[in-house]
Amino acid sequence: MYKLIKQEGHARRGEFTTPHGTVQTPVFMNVGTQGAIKGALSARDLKEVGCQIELSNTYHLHVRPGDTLVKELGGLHRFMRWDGPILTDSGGFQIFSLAKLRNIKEEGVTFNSHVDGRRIFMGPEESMRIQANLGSDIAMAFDECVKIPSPYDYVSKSCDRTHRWLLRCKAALTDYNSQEDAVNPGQVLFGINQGAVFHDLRIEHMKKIADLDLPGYAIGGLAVGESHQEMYDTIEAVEEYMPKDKPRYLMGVGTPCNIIEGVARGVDFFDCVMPARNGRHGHLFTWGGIINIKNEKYVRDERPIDPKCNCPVCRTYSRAYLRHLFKAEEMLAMRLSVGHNLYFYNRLMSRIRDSLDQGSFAQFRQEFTEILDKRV
RNA sequence: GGGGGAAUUCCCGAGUGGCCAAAGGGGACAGACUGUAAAUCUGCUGGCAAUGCCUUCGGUGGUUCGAAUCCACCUUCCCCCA
Repeated sequence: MYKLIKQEGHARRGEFTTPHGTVQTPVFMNVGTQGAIKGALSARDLKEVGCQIELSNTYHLHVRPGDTLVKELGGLHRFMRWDGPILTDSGGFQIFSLAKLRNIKEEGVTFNSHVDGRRIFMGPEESMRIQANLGSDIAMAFDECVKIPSPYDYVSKSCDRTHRWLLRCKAALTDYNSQEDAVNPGQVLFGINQGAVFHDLRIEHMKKIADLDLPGYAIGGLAVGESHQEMYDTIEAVEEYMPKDKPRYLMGVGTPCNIIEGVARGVDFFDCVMPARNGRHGHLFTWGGIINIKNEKYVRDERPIDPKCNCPVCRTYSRAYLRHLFKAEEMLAMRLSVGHNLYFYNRLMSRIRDSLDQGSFAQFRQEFTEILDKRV
């Protein structure tokens, strides 16, 4: 399913084939947690911003509207009218982000729903059943995303448990998808490496999950409080032990520079809330750095968000108009901003791929690393 | 014409003798955000040579050690009765 096309240093140019199409990698997955990009973007808009693959969330769709309803309505692709590839996160991140509302045991995790407070149990089998019901193309293993810093002993025990969960995930997903009414029988499972910033735990865990010969592997639990250098060092440490013939996914990362640095260290898949969330908050990515469109200095700026950007928003609207929309709290402000930011991220990835095709990734990295994350 | 009420820092609005440069909103300005409990959260909003000083609560003049707060007059606005 993964085909490595070309390499430059550790950076990889490849493609990954799913039941809903082939993804050119390195790729950024656009995050639509509840089956929609926050900021009022639809699946149709995703096509326009150049999205190749969309990410949705197991926990959120289970809580509302319910995965069985989605299955009844033909699966998530049909439900949200997105016919491209979908990856679903497992709910593992919610163990981290909803820490105050949950209780972890060997069997799984009990959450108090953030929607109505009711108790929800989710373990590997539940996560796989939900993801099978959603019918995503890539299901993520149910893991514990541990916070950083955490004590070595806790991380070690958590990795062991996450591994036991992975074995259960593999068995359960195979089981669900071999049933006659499976929504997407071609759905595959990606394993997730954990271990915080302890390299020995990362490596030990990676070796164990690599043995399972899964269709893909993720590095989870990064960008949760550690420094960029610690994150890069951790990726470098574990990358050596990741199967070369499988895609690598750095979960939840990151800034444009994080992504370039991730690609340089052999990562193929990324996803991040940042372009959408920051876009909603008026922070816009450009090829010259990040601007806060709400700043007073843009009040009569007739230029587009980014003169070097060719997105529909930049081709049409001025900074002054965008700023006005934000100040007036018009929903269009978010829609246009998120649209631009996602276009920027997808374009960043296509430029990275082009540079890899041409053997000029090192040059690209040198030119843009640092600049893109800088506030201007 | 008679009676009653009100004027507060950019706006609304609290404050009726010292703990008041003055609550709380709003607006303005700025910052944060990394597998989304986030159209959210945080900071800041009289001036300055700044652990202190100066100017400010419609205007003027008083009372008092001390006034946004009490008194007198003036100005403007609102309500009721004719």
